Amino acid sequence: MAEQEDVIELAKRRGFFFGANGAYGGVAGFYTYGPNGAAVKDNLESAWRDRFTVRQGNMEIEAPTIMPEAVFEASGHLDGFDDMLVECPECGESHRADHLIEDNTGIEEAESLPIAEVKELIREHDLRCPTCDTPLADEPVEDFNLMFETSIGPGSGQPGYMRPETAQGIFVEFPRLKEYARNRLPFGVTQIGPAYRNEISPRKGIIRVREFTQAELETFIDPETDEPPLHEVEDVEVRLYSAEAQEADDGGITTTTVGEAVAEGVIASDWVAYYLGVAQEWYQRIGVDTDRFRFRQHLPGELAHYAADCWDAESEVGGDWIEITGFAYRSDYDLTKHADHSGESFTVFKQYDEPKTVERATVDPDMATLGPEFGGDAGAVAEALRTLAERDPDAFDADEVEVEVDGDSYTVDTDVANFSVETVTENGEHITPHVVEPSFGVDRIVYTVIEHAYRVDEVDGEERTYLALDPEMAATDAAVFPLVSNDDRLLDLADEVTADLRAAGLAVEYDDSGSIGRRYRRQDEVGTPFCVTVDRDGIEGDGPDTVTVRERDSARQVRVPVSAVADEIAALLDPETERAFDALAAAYDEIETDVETA
RNA sequence: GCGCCGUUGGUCCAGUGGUAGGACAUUGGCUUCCCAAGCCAAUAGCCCGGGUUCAAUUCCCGGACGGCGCACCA
Repeated sequence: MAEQEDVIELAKRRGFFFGANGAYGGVAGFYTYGPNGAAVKDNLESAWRDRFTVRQGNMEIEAPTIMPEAVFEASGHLDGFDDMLVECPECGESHRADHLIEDNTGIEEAESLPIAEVKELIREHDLRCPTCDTPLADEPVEDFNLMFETSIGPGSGQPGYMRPETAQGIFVEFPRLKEYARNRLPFGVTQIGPAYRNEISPRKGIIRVREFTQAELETFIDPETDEPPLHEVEDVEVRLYSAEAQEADDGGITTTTVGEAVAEGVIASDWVAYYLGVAQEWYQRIGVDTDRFRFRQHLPGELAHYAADCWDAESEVGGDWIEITGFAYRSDYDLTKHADHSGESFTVFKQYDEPKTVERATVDPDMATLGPEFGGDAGAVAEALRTLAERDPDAFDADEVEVEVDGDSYTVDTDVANFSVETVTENGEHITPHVVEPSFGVDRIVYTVIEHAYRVDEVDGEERTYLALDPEMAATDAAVFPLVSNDDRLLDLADEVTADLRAAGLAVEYDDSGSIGRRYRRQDEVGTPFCVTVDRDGIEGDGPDTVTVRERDSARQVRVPVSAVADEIAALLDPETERAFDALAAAYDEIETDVETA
């Protein structure tokens, strides 16, 4: 089991990631990815994009990271991300002031109260520290919002916030995005980018930070008719830690298939189940250790009020389980919120299979009459007539109808209202799509992939540390070495091979410093899957020049012609071909070495 | 944000009231035909601010950063 400290030390030393701004003492919660880490993260994002955007036929967008206040009023982040904390002067414990009030006064939703009122309530009810019973009446109530606030434009400008999740950037653009999807459900929109949370206490290296990268997919569906292609993943094995198992506290993780979990009702939403299956395969592809991975269902108390079912993908790192992805069925919550706050339409027009013929009561009030009669109230009266016609068409049977506007009663001649019942053809209706959201924490996945790849073994009796990264994730595809550095023929050919491999699009490291063993270890430690070594045996025979290709984990070597080496390595790296090193060994000559790995 | 502990070359550590030493790593050279070998040389450090002192990397105070516990994690 890898010690987290060892992984973090390696990450710092070999340029995966490290605390940012070190020259100025650093700032908690901000990390810089070094050359190797940035490459791994980039590879991970590419693999994500391949699976969740391209192969799903989804659309990727890139929205701004700063958004105006109104967006977060609508999303609920302005209130929901806002904590009021009060600290006990005696024992130093911090408590949520709103929770204290709710627990002790019967007042609900204390969260939305202004600070001054909260302070007053604490005094009034003589609320005390739940830990040590010290009165809190004179203690300051601190307002803490998890969002970074900024100001847009010169002077005081208008308030803006760094987005605390990428999702809102997709939701707010829905009215336009649905056009790009040609108004047809279901469709999915993805986004990869940074999000910001001003965490009270960032911890655990890159696991909990203030600026992080999310990869999110928002799937917009018609809840009535759209079904996921569950058959694609029904046989995928998943390890589930259900709410029931958590409450029973037996630590029981059940290994089952997606299909069974749906059939047994363990996973309530087919859509969520589908993405669990897709994600499971993707996590395996990028090298997450499936024995240190599970899907954990949210407990009833954890669920957001709009979510029917929610699961987290969790990985085990440093002995703890951390959330690396959330899968949520968000219903129409987000789009409805933005529709209400913006006044824009966040619906899709859904055509019926058959047009429906319906009778509809309408009025077309004669404003030329209503205007002079009711003055400024005329518009409201007309609106009230329209509402009445929908609700109670029979009211227009009489000669006069009566409507109420703001408590005042108005009487209108039925003739003036122009009441009629029309037969209209309805071709469909406007519906607000539901949203299914898998939301990936990229940095935590990068960390998981590195820690799960961390290995210590022995080569030739010497301890070796290496990263068994999946080739698709590794920062460098291959390294090229001349076996010894005092022979120009080897140096020249190594240069040539390096150029060939780079021309084939591979990320190649060239190294001629120190002994060959040292160079192998350098590459092992950053997870380079293959090393190509140019030696004299390869250029002194009669046949074409050859080089050796060494596999990282086993240290096995195969002699391959120079002319074929770029293609062969590209094939080894391609997740599609699944060409294994064994196949390479079978096609060429494997070299007998004395090197023992253990 | 609270409490405890810590912070010395790139990394990991030792040490000191008179400005520091090792190991590994890195760079250059020699050597070397396959797994951190050897030889020579080089580069490189006391977290920041204030105080005490003739003198502070060392002692004191504050801060920043890190680890652990608590709280927080919509």
